[in-house]
Amino acid sequence: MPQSRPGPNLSRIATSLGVSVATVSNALSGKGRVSGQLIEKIREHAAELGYVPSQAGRALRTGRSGVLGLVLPDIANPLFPKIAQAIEFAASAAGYGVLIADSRGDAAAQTEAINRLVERSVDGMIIIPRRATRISAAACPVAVIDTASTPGNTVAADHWQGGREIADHLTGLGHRHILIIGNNQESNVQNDRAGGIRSGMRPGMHAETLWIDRLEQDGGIGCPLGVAEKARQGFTAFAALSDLQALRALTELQQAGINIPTDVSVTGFDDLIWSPVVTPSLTTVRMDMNRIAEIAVSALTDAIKTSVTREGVLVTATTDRVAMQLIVRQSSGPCGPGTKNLRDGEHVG
Amino acid sequence: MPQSRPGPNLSRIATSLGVSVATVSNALSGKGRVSGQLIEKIREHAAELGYVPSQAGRALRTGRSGVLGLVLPDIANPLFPKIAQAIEFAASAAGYGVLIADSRGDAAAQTEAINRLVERSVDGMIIIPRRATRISAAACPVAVIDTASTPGNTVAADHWQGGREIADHLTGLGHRHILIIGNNQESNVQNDRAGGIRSGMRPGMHAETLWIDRLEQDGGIGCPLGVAEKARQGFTAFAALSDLQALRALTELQQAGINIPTDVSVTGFDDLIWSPVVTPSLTTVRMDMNRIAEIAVSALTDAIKTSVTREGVLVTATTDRVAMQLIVRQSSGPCGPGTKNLRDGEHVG
DNA sequence: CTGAAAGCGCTTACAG
DNA sequence: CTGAAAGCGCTTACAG
Repeated sequence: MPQSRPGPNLSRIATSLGVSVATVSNALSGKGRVSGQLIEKIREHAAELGYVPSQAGRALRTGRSGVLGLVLPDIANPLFPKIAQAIEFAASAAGYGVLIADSRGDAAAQTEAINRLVERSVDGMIIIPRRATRISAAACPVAVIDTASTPGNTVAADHWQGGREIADHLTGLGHRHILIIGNNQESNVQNDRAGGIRSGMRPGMHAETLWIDRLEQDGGIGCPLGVAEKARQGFTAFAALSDLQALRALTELQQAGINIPTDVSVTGFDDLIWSPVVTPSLTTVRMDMNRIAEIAVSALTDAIKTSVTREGVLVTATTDRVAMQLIVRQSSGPCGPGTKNLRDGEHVG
Repeated sequence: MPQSRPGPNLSRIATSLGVSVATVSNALSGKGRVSGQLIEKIREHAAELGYVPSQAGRALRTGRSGVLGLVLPDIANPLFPKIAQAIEFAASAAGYGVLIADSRGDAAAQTEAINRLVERSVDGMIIIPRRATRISAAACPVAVIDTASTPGNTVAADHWQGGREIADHLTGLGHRHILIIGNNQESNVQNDRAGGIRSGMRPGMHAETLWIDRLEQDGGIGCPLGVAEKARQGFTAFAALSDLQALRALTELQQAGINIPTDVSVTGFDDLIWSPVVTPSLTTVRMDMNRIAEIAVSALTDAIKTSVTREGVLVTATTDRVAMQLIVRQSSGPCGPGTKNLRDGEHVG
């Protein structure tokens, strides 16, 4: 015998009220034509009984689970909390639940994570891909959050423009020698950000990029970045492509006795949780995650409503770019003498 | 007419093979008594067709959704990525999906988040409560992850013992004046950690606790902690109750020109993502999130299997305490002269 | 070893 | 305006 649920169901409400289940269903959903009085009575009774509709029954009947999948390359990503929170909020507001799947890095695991979600018959998926992974259309609509440069992308912060904000800010402060610090040379996001910074530079300025992933191949994970040495070479601004790298640079400079922002400036990206509370607090660029999540979710729900067939649709008609916002804090200031003359006369550029 | 799914179902496999759906079901699940040959044939054909079982159908029939809910007080918590990752992994291994719900702080929102999960008929819930929120038994088994001091707790890291590890480490290095830094005086976790630190102190030692939440009531969010001043008063060790506070103290000390670990030591808790890569890298205490998640999930799945009625069961028989592990990095070292004599002769204690 | 049948809870054409 | 009925896909006692 099938397992019945603990709570009341439509049938119980119906018999207890002497009406049919169809009428109860119609009254609760407000779809069918039921008299106002009866609607009132049924809803009241349902509330009294603490009726909770069965998603399973509804899902089986309608072919929709009311659940969205969220696939992340690596939940341990420090930006993840904000992403998950924003998406859960947007999905929840749209009446959807959010099922998470961590693809733990490699592409095979990502495919497996997607399959797990398909098995749980999610109505749609939001994927934040690792690097330039191509998403093969799954058995449901898919929204991709990465960068405008990623093929098949749905919505993203305008990382390029974010980079320009940083460049404008630093050039405005008089900096001419900028060290860009990234940690993943394959990342579309980081490349867009770096490109934005470079595009905002004026003639006579000089920028160099330090890729930590390459550095660590030789020096090992967590090896020094050598930013103090770079400061002595004449770099006065350190523009990290994420707050995590900014923090790394900032503490390394401080440990070397270099003052921020008096001697050099440091900036980051993402406004991660610690950024406002470190000393000096970090100048950074924030993306409006709530807006991004909202766009991704509504793109998905639109596609779900439209696609009767529930085929794999990559929701990619318009790649929305959401503006990033510069947040100036204490870690960036006017370009002073730098630390070049602390040691020697050589100059970059 | 009910909406049919895109993919093949049991019935299609059955007719295409000229057998009954019951036999197909039995063959795939391995439950019924089906001949070896037929099992082989059916499974092969199912794989060929790319058959994916419908969770909705199964859920409706069995009364189980195969989904666990994860309720967090605040997804923005920096520890959340590790928690979510560990739970997703453990749940996934046990054949369950994970539905997230952010309760965004207040108690009402937490109740609402729990209700959302109940509506989606999760089979069980893992709740990480905010402060000492009491969890009222929901419509399904519940596992609570907080501290052993929390009533109804299921599993937790042994925060008290973690505090002792820190105390032993610091006293072993010769520190006698310890400033404990927390950010939430109501938190069971932080109080256990602080209690552990104090319990590990030897006679003649002195500890004081700085609660940032109280400090910020007057000074505003992100106000200075005044740790440099504390260092001048004679404190040589700063034991933060979370790596976030440790980072805050560390950068503030560095900015004031105090060297770590030469002048003073700094320690944290949780081994958050930045801890290994800041300079100096942070001595901290790590909890085995994978083990905690595993215990929580298996407690839940056991309860689910047992409780035929799916009533609200608080899974609390045994409060497991998972040991925390000290990770010594560069931010802690032998107690030197401190910075007391940098300025004046007054002494704490 | 295999199959016919019931039923989980819901929604939606359709008949009255 | 209201109800009877079908059927989404599955599993599980039961009969053969």
